[in-house]
Amino acid sequence: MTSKPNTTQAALVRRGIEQSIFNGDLAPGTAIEEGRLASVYGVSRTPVREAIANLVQVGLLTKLAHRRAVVSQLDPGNLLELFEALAEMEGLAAKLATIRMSPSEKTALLDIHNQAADILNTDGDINDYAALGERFHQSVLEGCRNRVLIEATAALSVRVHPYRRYQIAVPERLQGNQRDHQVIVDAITSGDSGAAYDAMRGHTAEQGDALVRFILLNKASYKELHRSPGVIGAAEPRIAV
Amino acid sequence: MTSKPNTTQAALVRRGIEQSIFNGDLAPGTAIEEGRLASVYGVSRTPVREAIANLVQVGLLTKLAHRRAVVSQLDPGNLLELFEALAEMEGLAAKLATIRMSPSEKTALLDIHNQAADILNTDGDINDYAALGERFHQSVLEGCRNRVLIEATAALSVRVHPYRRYQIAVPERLQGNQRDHQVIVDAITSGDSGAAYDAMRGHTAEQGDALVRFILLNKASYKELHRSPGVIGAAEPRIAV
DNA sequence: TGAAATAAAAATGTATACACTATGCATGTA
DNA sequence: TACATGCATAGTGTATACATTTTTATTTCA
Repeated sequence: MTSKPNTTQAALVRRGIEQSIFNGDLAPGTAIEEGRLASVYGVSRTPVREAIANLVQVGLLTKLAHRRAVVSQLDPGNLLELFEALAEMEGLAAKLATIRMSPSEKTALLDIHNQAADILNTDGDINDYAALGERFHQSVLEGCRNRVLIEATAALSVRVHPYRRYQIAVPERLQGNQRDHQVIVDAITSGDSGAAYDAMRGHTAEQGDALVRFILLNKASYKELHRSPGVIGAAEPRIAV
Repeated sequence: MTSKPNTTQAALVRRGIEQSIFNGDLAPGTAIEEGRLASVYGVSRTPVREAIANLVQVGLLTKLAHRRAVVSQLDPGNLLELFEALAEMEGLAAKLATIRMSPSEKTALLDIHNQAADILNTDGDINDYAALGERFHQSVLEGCRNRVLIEATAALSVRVHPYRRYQIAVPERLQGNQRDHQVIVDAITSGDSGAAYDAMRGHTAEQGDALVRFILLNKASYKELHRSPGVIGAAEPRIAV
């Protein structure tokens, strides 16, 4: 049962688990059991174990010896640390990108930004807007031309993904987001690397603050949220289905 | 055959390989073979594979599907990128540490620095000096009080370890190193976070430049170096013993 | 002679079987 | 009733066997 050549079952399983975590099927705090996943993916435990080991290293899973792996659960403190580091690194990337991006790359970035603005002005699909937001950040990041930095930053970014769905998409937040991006684009295109750093750093840090604020405020109804279908999260580890 | 409780064979093997890479027994470019390592460590291939998978994620090993793992070999370009990222992150850590370290932590840092100075002034053991240098950087890093940043930075730091042995320990370099540390300590103790950032960033970046310069200059005698016992490196992948 | 094709060998990827550890429950005791 | 102890069960860690792929060596043909 080999789909793509030069690919391994372990890699497929890994991507599968990753996806399940991102889309909420595997909520933070959920314990995953090798044998179960093995039968789900129709493979033996071996590739599953390898996939799990990978995701543990990435930080998406947490595991102790002889105990089941658990989808990493970040408390507000951890989240703040994560966003602090992420904000700094994205800020740094923006600073470098301002100097290193080619003119055509900068216009491409501007194009993404304008497309996002259109969606916002015409009340388009929120998901499309979110996707463009991802591309925006990714473009700036890659603009720094430092693969080590790119990968290190992406590694951190992945760890906040399971919590993105907690972010509320109210119009005012979207408008604020768009304004932030505007400042960033302006700084990058005008070649002001210091301003690009400040803007990007502040932007990501603010995103983190908002997320943590939201989680803290809704702490009361936290457990309720988890019960609702399609919404992730679990206070106590429970077995994955 | 269990040595320490709550520990796994895979973890032991992993540390063993790591150590072999650091001390030069496994040079960059060396291909490692699972079966061989298994017999060396007296275990089966399974824990060896797990250890390898870990080290691949860390970046110490490089591996393609169905092909043997190879000790990561960084060309000068990669090394420069690595040091650029590392310099920025250590600089950031120094900036934060300036604000967040407790007075006692700062005096502890100063103490490490002074011990190093003593060794230098009394022509003490170079290895002791190097160890103190490690502790110096580690102390500053931990001073930032952000575990995410600490771990991300340490992860990068680990990847340059296999190349540290290329660094020449001439008196002038050591003196320069000590002067850099002096500036960093001064900035941190005086509470000038900006200066701490600049000093630490410049220091690490300079270390990287020196290393790359050395490698480029000795490129001619590169292959010769590899043959000498105790010195690492291999132009073409060769099987590990 | 050299290069492409092919067959043999070796190494990795996966499955399965077994061993060890941890957790929960039941039983017995103070 | 509360607590400790032992047993049963579930799940991870490791070993081994098999399948697939890569690599190496060999052979053949231009």
